[in-house]
Amino acid sequence: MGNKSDTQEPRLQLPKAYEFSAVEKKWYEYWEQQKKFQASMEDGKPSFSIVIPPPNVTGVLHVGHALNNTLQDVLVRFRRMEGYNTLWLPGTDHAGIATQNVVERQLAAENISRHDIGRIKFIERVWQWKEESGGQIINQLKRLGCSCDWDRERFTMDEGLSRAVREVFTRLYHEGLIYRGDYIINWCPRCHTALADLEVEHEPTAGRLYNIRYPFTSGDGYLVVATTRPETMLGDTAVAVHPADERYNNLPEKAVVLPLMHRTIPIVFDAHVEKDFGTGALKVTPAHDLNDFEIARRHDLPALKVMDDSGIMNEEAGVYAGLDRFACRKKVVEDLENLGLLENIEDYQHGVGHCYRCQTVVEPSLSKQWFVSVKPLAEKAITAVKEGKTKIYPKTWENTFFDWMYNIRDWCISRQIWWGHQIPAWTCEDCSELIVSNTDPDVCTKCGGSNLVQETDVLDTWFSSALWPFSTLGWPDDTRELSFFYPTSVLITSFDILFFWVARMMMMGLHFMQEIPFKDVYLHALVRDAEGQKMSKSKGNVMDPLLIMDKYGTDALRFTMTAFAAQGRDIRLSEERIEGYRHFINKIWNAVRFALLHIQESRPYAAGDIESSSLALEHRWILSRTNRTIGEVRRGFNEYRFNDAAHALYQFVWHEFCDWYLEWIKGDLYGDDPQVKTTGRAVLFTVLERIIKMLHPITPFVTEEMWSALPGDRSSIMAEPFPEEIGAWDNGAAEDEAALFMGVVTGLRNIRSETGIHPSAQVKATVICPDADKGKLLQENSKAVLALTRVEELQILAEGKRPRGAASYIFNEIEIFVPLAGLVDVEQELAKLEKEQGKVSGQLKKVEAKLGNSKFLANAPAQVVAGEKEKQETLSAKLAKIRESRERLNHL
RNA sequence: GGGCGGGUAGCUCAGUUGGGAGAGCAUCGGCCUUACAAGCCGGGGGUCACAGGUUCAAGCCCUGUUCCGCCCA
Repeated sequence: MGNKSDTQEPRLQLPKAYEFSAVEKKWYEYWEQQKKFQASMEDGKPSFSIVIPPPNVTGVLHVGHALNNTLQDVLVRFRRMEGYNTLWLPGTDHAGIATQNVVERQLAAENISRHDIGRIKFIERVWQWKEESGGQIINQLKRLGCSCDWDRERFTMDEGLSRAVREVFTRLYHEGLIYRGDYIINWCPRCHTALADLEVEHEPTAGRLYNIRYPFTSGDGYLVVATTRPETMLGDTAVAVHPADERYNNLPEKAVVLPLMHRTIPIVFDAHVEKDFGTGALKVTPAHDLNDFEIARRHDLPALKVMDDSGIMNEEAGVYAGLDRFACRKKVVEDLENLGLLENIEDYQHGVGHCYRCQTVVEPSLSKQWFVSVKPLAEKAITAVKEGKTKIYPKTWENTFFDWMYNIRDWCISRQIWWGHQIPAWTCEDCSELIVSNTDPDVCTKCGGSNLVQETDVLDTWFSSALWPFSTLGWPDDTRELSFFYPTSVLITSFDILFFWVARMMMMGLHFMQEIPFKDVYLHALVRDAEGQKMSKSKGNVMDPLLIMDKYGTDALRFTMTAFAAQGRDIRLSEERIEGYRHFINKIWNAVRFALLHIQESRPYAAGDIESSSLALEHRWILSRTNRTIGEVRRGFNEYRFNDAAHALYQFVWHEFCDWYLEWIKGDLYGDDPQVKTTGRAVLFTVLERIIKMLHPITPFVTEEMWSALPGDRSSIMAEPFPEEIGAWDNGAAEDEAALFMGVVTGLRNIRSETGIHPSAQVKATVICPDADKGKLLQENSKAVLALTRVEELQILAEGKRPRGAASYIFNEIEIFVPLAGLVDVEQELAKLEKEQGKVSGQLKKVEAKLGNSKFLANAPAQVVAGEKEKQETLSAKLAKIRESRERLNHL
C-alpha cells in the first residue's frame, strides 16, 4: 500500500484478470482498521448524514438490502470525497414478532414454550440468541463494502434507544396523543398479538359468499344476509338495512331470530349499509368486524366475542365452542343447510387479510389496545412535504404519501408479545389508577400505594423505528451529533415501507425535533427476478447476494445495482447482467494495466501540468469528454439518478477511453518523440486518475486496488477529492474534429470488413475531402488513421479522380476508397449504395419538407432552423456523392 | 370500487422543460492486432400498445380504448 519506489519496470505485476476475492478482504480490513468510515465533526464543513434503514436483527442479506445499501454507500462515499462531514449510521431493528418467532421455534425444538420459562427467562433467551446469532447481516453489509461508522452501530432495544422510546410514549400520552381503548383490531391467532392495519396483507382469495336466511320471529318469512365468514354469525347482534332501501320500508317485524343460536336480534336502519350489495341486508357482528363495530356503536348494540385468541370458538358460540374457526365455518354451513336456511352459495373473489409475519388469516377482533392518535401528527408531515421541506424522489410517490396521510387511521401500537419495549404504563392495584411514566414508579401517584403492575404489552417495533433518525443520535439528550447530523440528508429505502416507516419517522421527527428527519427521501424499486416475479423463499427464485459476490465480485454486484436503479421502475435482476458488469470491472482493470506499462515515474502528473489548448486532438478530445463525464456523474449522484451516473461512466470508460483513446495514443506512447510521449503519459494519467476516482463510490474495492497500484505515494482513495469539471477542458471543437476522425476510421474499417480484407493485410486508401480544413485535420492525424485501420498509405485529396476498382464508403461529404487487388464486387457495392441512398434521401425529404414549410420557418427557434439547414447541406452532399458513385460503378 | 405506474429493438430497459429513436445483453460476419477472448472490429434489427386531438414539429402534452403490474378499500 502506497510508498512505491522509482523503477523502470512496472512496479506491480498486476494479474491479467482482476482477482477480487483477496482484494476485497484486504481493503475492507484496511478501511476498518484505519477508521476510514468514522464520522467527522469539523466545524465549518457541511454535513452529510444518512441513517441506515435498520434491517431486522434476524435478517440475512437479500438483494433488496444489496440494492438499498449500495445506493446509500454510493452517496456516502461520494459526499465523503467531496469533503463533507459524513456520517452513515448503521444498526439493526429488534423486529419484535419475527425475533420472538425465531426464539420460540428454538424453544419448541426443546419441547418447551415461552410460557414454561416465563417472560424474564424468555427475554434473556432472546438476548442470548441476539448475541450469538443475531445481526449476521452486519457482517454481510461489510462484505458489500458499506462504509458505515461502525463505532456508532445501534440497536432499537439498546439502552439509549429504549430511553427515547419511553420518553416519546410518555410525552405523547400526556399530550393526549396516545390512548387506550376497546376497538376492533387485526388479531393474528398464531402470533397471538394485535397488528396494525398496515401489517395485514390483503390477498385476493377465491372464497365463497354464503347467503343465509334469518327468519322473522313469527316464523313467517325471512331476511337473507350475505357473508364470507358464516362462523361469525354466532356473534351477530343485529341485522342492518339501509333506511332508504324500498325493499325494507314495510318490514313485517323489526327483529329476526338468529339461526343456530335461537337468539332474537333487532333489525336496525343504518345509512352505512350498501344497498347494492347482495340483498342489501347486512348481518352485524360488532366484535368481529370493523364496520359492524361502528354500526353497533351508533345503535347501541352489544358486542359478543365468539372466538378466543387462538381462533377457537369460545363458550359464546354455544355448541360450536371448541371448534377451530374454519372447522366451525364448515359445521355452521352444514347445519344451516340441514335447516333449510342456506339460500345459496356463490363463488366470490375477495381480499383476505393475512399476518405479514406468518401469513395466518387475520381475525378482526374487539380488543383493548393502545393507539396513537395520528391525525394531528400527520398534518405536520403533509405540510412538510407540501412545502418542500422534505422532497420525495421520485416525485410521483408524493401523491401516494398524501393519499395515505389524509386517510390515516389511528395506529394500534400495542403487541401481545414479550420481545420489545414494554409499555411504560402501570396500574395501581389499590385504586386502579393508570400511571404512565418514563421512569419506573415506586408508588401510585394517586393513592400512594405500592402495588403497581406494569402493562405486559410491548410496543410495535415500528414505534421505535419511527424515532430512529434522532434516537440514534442521542435524543433526548441535546448532543453534538444531533446538531451536526439532524436533520439527516436523505433517507434511502424501498417504496414498500413508505407508510410503515417513512411516514411515521416524519410524524415523530416533526413532533419531537420540530424539524423534519430528512431533507430528501429516495424511494427505490423492488428487485424482482428476471421474469418480473417478486423474489421470495417460497417461490425459490431468490438470488443470494452473497453467492453473487462470491461468483462475480462485490464491485460487479454494486455496479449492477447502481446501473439498474432507474427512478420509478422495478428492477429485474438476472445473472447475465451482473456478469456483464463484471466484464466492465475487468475492462477498467486492464486499462490500468496498460497504463502502468507506460507510467512509471513516481511523480504523479498534476492537472496543472496540462496546457489543454496546445494539445494534440486526441488529448483535447479526451479531456473534453472527461469533463462532460464528470458533470454527468456528479449530476447523477446529486439528483439520485444513479443509473445515469453508472451509464455515463460505463459508456465513457469503455467506449471512449478504452476503445478510442487508448488505441489512439499507442502511437504516441510507443513512438520515439520524447515530448509526445511525456504529454501522452501525462494526459493518460490525468484522465485515468479521474476515472478511478469517479468510479470509487460505485466500485470501491477495485478502485482502491488500482489506486494503490498507481505510481506515487498514496493513501486511500477514499480521502481523495471527487473530480471537478475544469472549464478549460471543455472543447466542443475538439469533439467535432474527433467525430470527423472517427468517421473516417470507421469508414475504412467498414470497407475492410465488408469486402473481406483480412484484418492483418495492409492496404492503401484514398480519402477525398473537399473541405480544406477538414482535409488538413485528417492529414495531421493521418498517422493515427493508419494505425487504427492498418492502412499503410493514405492519400488525402481535395478533389481528384476516383480510383477505379475500389470499394468505397461515404461519410457525409467525404469519400473513402480502398482499391482492391482483385475485382470489386460491383453488385455488392451497388446494393450497399442503393440502400444507403434510400436511407439518406428519406432523411433529406423529411428535412426539406420542414424547411419548405413557412410555418416551421416562422415558428421554430432560429437554432432549430439553422440545425435543419445544416442537416440539409450535409445530407444533400452525401446524396450527391452516393449518386456519383453509383454512376461510376454502372459504367465499369 | 378508488388510486398509482407501465406498454419503446429478440430480451431487459434508458429517453429530465416537445426539435435528427438509444444502451446493455442476445444475434450475424470477421479477427488470438504487443491492456483485456471476461477481448477487438464491422453489421442487421423498432408503425415508440391502439385511436383521435393540440402543435410548424409528439415516444414525450391532452382525450379515449386496451393490456399488464402494484397499492388502498
